[in-house]
Amino acid sequence: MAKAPVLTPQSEDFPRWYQDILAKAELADNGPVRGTMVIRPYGYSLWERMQAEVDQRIKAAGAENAYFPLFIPQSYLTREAEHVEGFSPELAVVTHAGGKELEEPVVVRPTSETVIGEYMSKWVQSHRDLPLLLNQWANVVRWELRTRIFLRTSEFLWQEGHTAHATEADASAYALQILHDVYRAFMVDVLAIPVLIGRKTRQERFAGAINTLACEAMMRDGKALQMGTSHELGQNFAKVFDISFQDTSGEQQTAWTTSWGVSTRMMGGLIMCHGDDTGLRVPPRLAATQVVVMVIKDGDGAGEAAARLVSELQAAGVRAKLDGRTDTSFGRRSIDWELKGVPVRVEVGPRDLANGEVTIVRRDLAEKRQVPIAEVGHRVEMLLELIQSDLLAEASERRDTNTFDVSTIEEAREAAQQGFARIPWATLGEEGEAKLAEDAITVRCLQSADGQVPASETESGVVAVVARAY
RNA sequence: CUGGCCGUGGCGCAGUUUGGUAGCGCACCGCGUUUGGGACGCGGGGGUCGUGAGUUCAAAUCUCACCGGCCAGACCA
Repeated sequence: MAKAPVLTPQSEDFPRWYQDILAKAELADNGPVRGTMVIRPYGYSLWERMQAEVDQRIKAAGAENAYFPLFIPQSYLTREAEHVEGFSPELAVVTHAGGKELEEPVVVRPTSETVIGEYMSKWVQSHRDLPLLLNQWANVVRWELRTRIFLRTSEFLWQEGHTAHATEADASAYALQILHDVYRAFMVDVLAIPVLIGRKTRQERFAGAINTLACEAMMRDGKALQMGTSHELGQNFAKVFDISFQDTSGEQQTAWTTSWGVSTRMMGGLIMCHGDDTGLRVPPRLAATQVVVMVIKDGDGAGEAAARLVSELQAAGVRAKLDGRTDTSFGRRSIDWELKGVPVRVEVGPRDLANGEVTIVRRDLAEKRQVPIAEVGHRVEMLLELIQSDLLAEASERRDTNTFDVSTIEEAREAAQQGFARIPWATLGEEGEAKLAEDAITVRCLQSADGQVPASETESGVVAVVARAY
């Protein structure tokens, strides 16, 4: 009795699978305006967990949250030449408001370097005011041609950090610190997504930056997704917004700034890195609901036993939830929780209950096990840890087996059809990069021989990781 | 913007070739029986057929324009 699959299988049509899961796991819908999205409560609960975890790490890195306006005077954007050039094609500009045409149009922020630069300039007078470490959680708008929910939408949610430093070395070190201690740590430890870190080529650099660092992940279809970026802005913005200070010897100096961000795109990464043909698989540390305790059927004491388990788990600090919707069939509810990717299910029914047991199910492996009721708390906690590390291990292995060391551009092109190709940057170069671009293959990042972020692209042993990307 | 496919109840589709006034599955509502992997029976509700114009006695169906979606290309978190 083979039922129709719940989702279009990944192997059959990956983009379709992605669309299916967005709808069936109740993650998000398209918004009424082209390219916008509505994030549904379950999807938003995952985003809120991401925010909480990232926010905590940002604060640990010393930055403080603030909020800057959605509207930016158009003139601000035009001050930094590369910045305008990079962003002007995707700006949403307000020309009319209050029933009148505005004297100066305002743009809806595509990113906030400019407004924040203007205020940093006011706030920074002395070397004692540095470093100035700011962050904001906000929405931004970039009018995109081809959009996909979470991966590229005209409006998205993100966190953007903006800092000013007294020296280039300090700014550079901070941009790297954010990449390591905030982004990579969060992605690996919480999202269970193994990410490569590296620097971007000139071609891929942020508009107005002197250096862009990034975290890159491999999705289940072998394509790359940029999960986060951290930019060294040099003195480009500090000069045009006059962020300057008096140093210890009384000299006037120009500051060095950075900016860095992660967005709701990480939701797409989560889905495409861990999701399988039965739905999402949420790593336990991220999961808004880690355990669902299901009452199989009413009237046999299961309801009471399940409620008791939920409170015990909650008391132990587990994010547990009761599913007592016994007016819906058990099979239907199981499938719903699998779609949503809740890591562990505890099934409470008369058969097991008669033996003082319940059934525990791992979402990631679809593995069921009978466990004495008294051991549930302990077993669940162990399982959550195990699932977290297994998801990371599985994703790492998939990435590694789909990463190929190559020595020619032709081989790189070939390998990128399946996954990542690693090719010496000295071999590829900007000409090779342009050549690969004809086949929609891009340099995701440059790494030093040991997998770290190279100090410069000319450093010896630098490897370009190339792939098709979202 | 370029090329291909496609817009019909919430979702997925048939109906379009050969114009005749809209149907199926799932979902939804009610009642009952069910509940250890998408339950079943009976009874219901819901659609300006993407939008506009045109041809016609008559348009989901034919013509034109526009809008939107998906996939593949140029840009980006």
